[in-house]
Amino acid sequence: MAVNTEGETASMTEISPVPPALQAAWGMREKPTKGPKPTLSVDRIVAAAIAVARAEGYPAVSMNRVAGELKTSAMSLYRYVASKDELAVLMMEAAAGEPPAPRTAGETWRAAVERWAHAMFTMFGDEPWFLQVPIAAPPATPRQLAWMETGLAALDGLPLPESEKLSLLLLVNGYIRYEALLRGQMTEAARAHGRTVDAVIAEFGGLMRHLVQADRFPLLRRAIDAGAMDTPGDPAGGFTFGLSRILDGIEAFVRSHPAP
Amino acid sequence: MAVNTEGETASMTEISPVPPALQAAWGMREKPTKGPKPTLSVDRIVAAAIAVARAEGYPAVSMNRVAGELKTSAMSLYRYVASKDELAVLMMEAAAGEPPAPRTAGETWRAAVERWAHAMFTMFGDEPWFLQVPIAAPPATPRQLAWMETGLAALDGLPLPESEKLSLLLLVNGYIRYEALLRGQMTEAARAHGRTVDAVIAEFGGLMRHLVQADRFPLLRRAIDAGAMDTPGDPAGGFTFGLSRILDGIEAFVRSHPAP
DNA sequence: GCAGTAACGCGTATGGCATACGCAGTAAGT
DNA sequence: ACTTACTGCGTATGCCATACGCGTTACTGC
Repeated sequence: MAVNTEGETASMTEISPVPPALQAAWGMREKPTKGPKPTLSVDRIVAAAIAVARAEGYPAVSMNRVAGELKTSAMSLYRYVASKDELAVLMMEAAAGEPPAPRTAGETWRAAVERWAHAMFTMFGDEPWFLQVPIAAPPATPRQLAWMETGLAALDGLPLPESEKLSLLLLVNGYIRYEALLRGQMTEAARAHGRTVDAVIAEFGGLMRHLVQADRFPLLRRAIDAGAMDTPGDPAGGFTFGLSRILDGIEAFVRSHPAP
Repeated sequence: MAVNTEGETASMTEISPVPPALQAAWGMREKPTKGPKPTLSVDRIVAAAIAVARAEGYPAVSMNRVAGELKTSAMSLYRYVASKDELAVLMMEAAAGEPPAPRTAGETWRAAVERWAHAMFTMFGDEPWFLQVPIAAPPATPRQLAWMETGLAALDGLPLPESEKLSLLLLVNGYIRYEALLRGQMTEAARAHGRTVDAVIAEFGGLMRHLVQADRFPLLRRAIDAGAMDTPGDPAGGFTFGLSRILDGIEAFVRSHPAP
């Protein structure tokens, strides 16, 4: 749960343009020495909030709810956390796992990116509330950057400009998030209605079969009749398929570049 | 603003498993004949809500706000719209433009998909509030399906299973949404702080330069120093780059398939 | 050891939100 | 003319994030 590794605060506590929530995530908050002993701690609050999110989804996380979980009042939390948005950032930072091991010597870039992507996809699967958090800005937290760094390591040595590597990584990242989002919506719907995920998927398939009339959407109808909506329980099958296409695309791009 | 083309209601008003919001979007609501004349209409409400969203973003759209815009009370709206979620679906359905023209005879599938993708990206750029709407389920509205149908048309004739074409389209779709989302966040931040988009991008670049220390994130640092954060005003440049990678990937996949 | 002060817990209050409920009035069908 | 279905909409409920202020506590400089 402890996110910061200490030590980077020293050179950074200048007059910085770092937004408050990010300051908290980077451990840039000076701890007070005076005053009464705090009975709570940021970590305990964040842990409680994560527990609620895991059990009931992010919408269930309210200051009142989290406070209740800690047997205190909502306003007490504000002594530790500046706002709910800040809490959300800290939650994500704490719940995001470490990135996977960086690329090893004998590993191809493609295998490394694949590993990286699957690790991220699994993380989103483990913490489905992640993608329910409304984000207003690209959060530059330590863990986020660590994931990006590991991703860059997977592409290290390729004869590409560094900025393009970052673009490629963002491309993969976007795909992962979107795919995980769709999957999370299904999971959420299943929980909300007390059905299984398979049942929800089947239901959606039925809905599509019902709405997609051949005269108005002939090609869609054909795809559905060909079984596009019957994915019997393959959990990550669609994900791997799409990922392979993207990696193919990157491979083609790399090949088209002259080695320096 | 009028979404439905009439005529499909007949065979569909059976005991259907169609969710309420979708029923509204598909025009499956029977209009009452008795009672006083309505002073409002769904279309007027949706139009007012869209106007608010366009001017101040989706979070500004509240039942009270929309009602105020129409000089009536919040509860009046519920005579026309079952819930705010339903209103959101109707807003998106009304504001989503028609999909681009389907693939013409001489056009390659790649050019057609590119056209389709750019049209969708432009649409998200024109209606940035779209991506601020929290969606809980994949909405199967007429316009959504129409876009998908046009997308399938772009891939028509390729020697692939129909279900795989749909997967590929979803892949492109996800990329477009994610890229538009990032762009929309920047635009939103710019409006919120009264700065220009370029200023916000520059600010974010400065933040990254500040946070990304070479000892902890050497590769990221290298990418930043190589200019990854200085994209001086190229609005859709990054989008086109990523899209080309995905299309490369699809092309490789198509080539690897035996023609039947 | 004592004053000053900063941080503590937290009650209360504000303003916003979606929406359930019910009532009084209106218009069409009988 | 009378029933019935629908209208607009006031009022109320129960959430939400959070601003403010008060009494209390414990560290710091004298």
